[in-house]
Amino acid sequence: MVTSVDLASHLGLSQSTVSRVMRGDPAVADKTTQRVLAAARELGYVPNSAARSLVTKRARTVGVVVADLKSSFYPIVVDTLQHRLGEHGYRMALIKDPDIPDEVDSVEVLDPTIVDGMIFVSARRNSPTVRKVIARRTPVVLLSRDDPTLSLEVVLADDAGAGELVIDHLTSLGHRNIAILSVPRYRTNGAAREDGARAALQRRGIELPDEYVHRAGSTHEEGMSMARALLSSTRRPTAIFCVTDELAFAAMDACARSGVKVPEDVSIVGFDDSPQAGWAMVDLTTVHQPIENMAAEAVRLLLARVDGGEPETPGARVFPVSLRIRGTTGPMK
Amino acid sequence: MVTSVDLASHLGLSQSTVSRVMRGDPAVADKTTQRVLAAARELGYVPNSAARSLVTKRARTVGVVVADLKSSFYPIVVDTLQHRLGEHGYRMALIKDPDIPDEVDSVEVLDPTIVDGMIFVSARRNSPTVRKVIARRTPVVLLSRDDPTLSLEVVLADDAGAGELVIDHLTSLGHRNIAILSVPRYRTNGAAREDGARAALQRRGIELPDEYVHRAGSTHEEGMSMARALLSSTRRPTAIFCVTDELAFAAMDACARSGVKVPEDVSIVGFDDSPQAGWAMVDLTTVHQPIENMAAEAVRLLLARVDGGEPETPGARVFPVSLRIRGTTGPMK
DNA sequence: CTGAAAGCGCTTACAG
DNA sequence: CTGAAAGCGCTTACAG
Repeated sequence: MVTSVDLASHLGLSQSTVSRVMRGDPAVADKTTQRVLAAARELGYVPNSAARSLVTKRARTVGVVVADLKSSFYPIVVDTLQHRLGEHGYRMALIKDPDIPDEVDSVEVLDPTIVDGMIFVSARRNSPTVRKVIARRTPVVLLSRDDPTLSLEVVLADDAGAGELVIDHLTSLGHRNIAILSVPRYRTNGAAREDGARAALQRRGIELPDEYVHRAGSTHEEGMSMARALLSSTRRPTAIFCVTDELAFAAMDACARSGVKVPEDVSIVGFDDSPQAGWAMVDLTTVHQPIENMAAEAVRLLLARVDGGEPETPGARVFPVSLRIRGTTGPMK
Repeated sequence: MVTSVDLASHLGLSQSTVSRVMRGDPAVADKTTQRVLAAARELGYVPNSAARSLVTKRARTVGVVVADLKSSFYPIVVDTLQHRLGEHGYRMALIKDPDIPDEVDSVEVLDPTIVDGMIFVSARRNSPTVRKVIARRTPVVLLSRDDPTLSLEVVLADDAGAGELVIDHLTSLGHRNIAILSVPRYRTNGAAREDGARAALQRRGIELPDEYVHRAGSTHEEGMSMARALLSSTRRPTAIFCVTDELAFAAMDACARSGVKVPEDVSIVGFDDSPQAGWAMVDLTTVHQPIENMAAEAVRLLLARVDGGEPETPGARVFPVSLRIRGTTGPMK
């Protein structure tokens, strides 16, 4: 490994000068800068980032915490985050939600010397991990999840408003028996979508019986079994609002396997407008959220704190959503 | 930030002893260990990993390079890699393929002080980045991609064998006009699948006209436009082998949008057996590769080199594939 | 079983 | 515009 000392003695310069050049200090003479850069390239010198971090107390790395990369929502988020972070010269450490049981202990991962800040894309309400990170004074931004118990910058879609959009669409098609496939209440984004729909139903005087609300993890398997329960119930709903596309795909899968026609027998609405929703063989009516913009905003907020210090106003940045009407919703029969 | 010196003086011990405890040195007296651990927890002491890395020359981080997180293949790979690395106490830095134009310069990312080793899930033949990393003596393993010009450990599916499986299935259904939707030749896994199918056709004396082979990036849009070209050609194929599920989904989408029935008018086969392939509304016949096992093997090989030193035998570990016959293939009419 | 001390490779005042 | 020097917070021989 070539060090700045090696390079300096090779050039008959001081180590400080090499260091200045590598940081782009404009005080260094042009000629010197050129010589150092040329030699660095020739000898393959790259500043040791551990040494640099040790003194600057900056890791140039942001930790991104996700719950389940395999669902259709996260890849596009992670992709956008990594892009935006890269633009600002930050690396991305990808971390699985440590609140999920059976994950390896990730205390080390939260170490402020490894990460300058963290974006939680999966924070659950009252997450002990988020609390721990904040206690260490590591800047934190929540993306697509809220935690009203904490004073944080938060980037959200208008989850409650989405409920109104969906119910408006379904009721205008004549549906009254509308079920909701949701996620556990500690996932605040799902909870907000559910509550938004619930309020919209209430406003219209439409009843939402308990048996019409199912909650489980948003894996495909769990989604299918919730949907099957709904389809085989004595009072089968004519429409299902799924709070994630992942659940909607599972519901469609369950319908197809039990010979239930979509949208003739049952209408299905998702949330995310993930790429698969747009495939002609899926053609899912779903709520679009501007996820790239949301991810970019999360990065902006976080880096402002990492570089600047003080948080901007804590609280939620809410992004507008819109309904993409496709083939899985139709008039009630 | 609490340091080991703070903790030591707080306890009336030497800094070395604190350090030993934090590394789990068994030489330390049990009572001392307990005291230090208790105080660390109480004061929130975590060893500074930059300082640690500086002296150990280990980052406890592995770089994972992917091309496109948004395709159906990578999320499951990244998820598995992250899991396995976590089990061994390694963090994962996720990096977009730096050979892709318009990516930010990622020289820093390849810095051996940041990363103990790298897994390339997207290495193209003759990648300058891979060469650069190897030149820095950073351990490298390729996953799902080969580069015969380099002497490396490589984890592969039996891509060529898959071609035989697919062609055997399609010809046994009576197909003779079989087209291939593929990726650029520098993506060696796609090239191997294509060549495997080509060889299998040749063995059966079936012609593969040039107009039946299309290559482009594997985005949904490019896949759709390749498929449309095929569907509107004067001699429309009765079956299409797509070298990734991503392309197969695009082909199905294109068929649905142009009123071409699958499998009645055209049969479609993919490669990856991604989760979406199993959905009833997709139901794609595809080649299954044991991607979790492959990813685990890549981690094993890499960490053996990071910890141990010498590479095991360079060369390919080839994992067997199998055909999942579903609804997108049927008899030729 | 524990301590004193060197050193990892940088950044950053402080001088000149 | 450049250099000498302190110091970041650890690990790791070396002693005892």
